[in-house]
Amino acid sequence: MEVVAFATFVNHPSAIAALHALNGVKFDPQTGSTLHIELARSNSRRKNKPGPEAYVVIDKRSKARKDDQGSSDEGGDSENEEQSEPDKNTSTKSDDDLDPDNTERTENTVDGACSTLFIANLGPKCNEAELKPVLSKYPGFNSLRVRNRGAMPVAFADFKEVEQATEVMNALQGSTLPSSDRGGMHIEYARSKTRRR
DNA sequence: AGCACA
Repeated sequence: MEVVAFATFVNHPSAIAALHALNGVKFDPQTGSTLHIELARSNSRRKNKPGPEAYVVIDKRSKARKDDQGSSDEGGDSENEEQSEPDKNTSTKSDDDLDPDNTERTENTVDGACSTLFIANLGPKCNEAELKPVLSKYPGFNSLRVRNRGAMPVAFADFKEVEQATEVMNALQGSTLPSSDRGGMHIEYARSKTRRR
């Protein structure tokens, strides 16, 4: 089954950067599925975004490419289209809108993304020796630190670029290790004090 | 849900 997603970024350059970074990435090692990314047509002309935050809409309908362009409704699929427009406050300025011309804020403004990953839901006996070979296979790998204080271990994996961290997160999200006993590992971007204005 | 080292 295929899934189609629409991702909106703060500005156009950010979307281009994400496109180049993630296009063709093998996100499911099991099946070898790769990401196919292109610019959405309806957005290519937009110059201004309603909100400062990025958002993603996932359309769970399968991408049935069997010449059914005429049929407007797929039977049995109780999916409604909730496309775009998270907020209709085009005229209402949010109080934290302190940077109107933020066209150069292309950096890591996308939802707290950073080059360090926080890895949780590891097995009790998981350690650096087990994790490092897995993570170091991926490009841009910098360092790994496993913290085992008390309950379950958590790990921090740092990569050179945010895009590389993102690829690893997508590739390994939910995957299990030999030591896993509580299901697949849970990976997020690491929190840092210097994020979120 | 669980976020450390510099």
